[in-house]
Amino acid sequence: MYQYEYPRPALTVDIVLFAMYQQQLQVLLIKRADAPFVGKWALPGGFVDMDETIDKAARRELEEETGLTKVFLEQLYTFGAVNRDPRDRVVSVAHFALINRDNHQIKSGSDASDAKWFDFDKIPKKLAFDHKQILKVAIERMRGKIRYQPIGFELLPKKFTLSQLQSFYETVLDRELDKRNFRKKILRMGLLDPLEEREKSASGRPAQLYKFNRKKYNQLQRQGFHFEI
Amino acid sequence: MYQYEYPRPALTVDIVLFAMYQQQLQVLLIKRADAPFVGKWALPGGFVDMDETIDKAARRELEEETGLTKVFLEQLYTFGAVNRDPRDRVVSVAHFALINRDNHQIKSGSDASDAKWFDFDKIPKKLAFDHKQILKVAIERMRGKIRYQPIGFELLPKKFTLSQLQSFYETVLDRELDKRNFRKKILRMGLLDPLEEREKSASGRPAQLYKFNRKKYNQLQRQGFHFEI
DNA sequence: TGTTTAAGTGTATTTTGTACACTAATTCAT
DNA sequence: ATGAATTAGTGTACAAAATACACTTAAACA
Repeated sequence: MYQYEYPRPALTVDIVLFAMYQQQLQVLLIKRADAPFVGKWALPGGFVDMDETIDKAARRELEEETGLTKVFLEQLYTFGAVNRDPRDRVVSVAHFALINRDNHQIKSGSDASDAKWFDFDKIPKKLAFDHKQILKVAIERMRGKIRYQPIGFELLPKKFTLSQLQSFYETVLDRELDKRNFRKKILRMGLLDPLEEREKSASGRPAQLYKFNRKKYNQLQRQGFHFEI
Repeated sequence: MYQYEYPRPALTVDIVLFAMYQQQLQVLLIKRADAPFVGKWALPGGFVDMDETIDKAARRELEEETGLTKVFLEQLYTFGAVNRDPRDRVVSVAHFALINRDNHQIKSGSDASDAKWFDFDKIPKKLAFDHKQILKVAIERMRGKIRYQPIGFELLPKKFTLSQLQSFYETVLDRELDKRNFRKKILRMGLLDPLEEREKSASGRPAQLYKFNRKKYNQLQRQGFHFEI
């Protein structure tokens, strides 16, 4: 038992883990094994330990529940509504994470009875806690961020085609982009290196593969360059 | 005394309160009356109560320490380094607040032995806790936000001149802008209503006063308009 | 070999960004 | 009353970027 002079909220982290799969933006949810909200879908997350930073807690929980390490992860927002957890006052630092499903395989962990990818537009109407609201903030952040930060490359395979990249922007922004103008704009920045390889496609002309040149991006950024789509 | 099965960090809020005064970006700091860091300058802030949201806590603390209400306030980042408070594990949700000093008068409150405005570039080298780091994140957010959100109007008087507005952008972005191009761009948006009045100036030609048309901004924003400087 | 599929390419027009220097309205000192 | 000092206010030419738009190319497969 731990005693304090004043009452304290419990502190947790939650993670909105996005992936791009088959032209769909997806989110990983976990079926709750315990009360409250048993059987409901929820974001991966858990309690912050006393000897770890918040970032560490988020990474640890993500690893425990999915096996994933080394993902792109940043703070989203801290949710502190008084009754967001029916048992107790719980404040949660929500996070925003990105992976590509081709490089990372999910292993269902011990805490979770089940982990499953949902297409963003097919997420169950009711989620545990205020997780629906957290998802809303996450997608807003995503839409805002995508325009001026090169986060798409976290979600795509290392080697990708311009069509895949365009499709990512179209999916997240939820509108169509002109193919020629998109290519002109993205290639003009000089951040994509064409590879020797071409895609082995099921049908149609094989596409040129590119990779994102992060070194060059970091360098340009130091010189005041602003990525923008 | 309050007992919990697992240990919990204490939860606080801190507020970076910005103002624009005499062409200078300023921040309000409070001289600490109690340990730890007695006598050091610190951000206003304090503990989150069990029956209030985080936003409420930030507003309450700001009011207690400065008398200010109805300020522009939003979450900045949650700081959770393990040893950021030497006494105990304390996690702090930092906030970002904007006022204009002409409309709001500071009253030094009970918690604080002293509250003082500092020019942003003349802040003491050492502040209490990790508040220097919080300020660094705050100014970065400010520089990022200013470009695509009309936050300058929170810091300027309700009636302002285009020179004042330009000066604000120049101060925060720390570079000079072309007067004619700046005016063209900002007026083209149609968000500034010219007033009948002119400024009574100490010297030089009196300037046209404008006010920000928030109603129109909200309306345009719903139609997908993006403010950008 | 021709049908299907997706990749890849250029140009003209409009819009926006940028660089740049003088005139206008007021105060203040003499 | 006059001119010196101070700040506000204005337009245009050129460059760069955004936008709209349709056909050709390379492969797979029947």
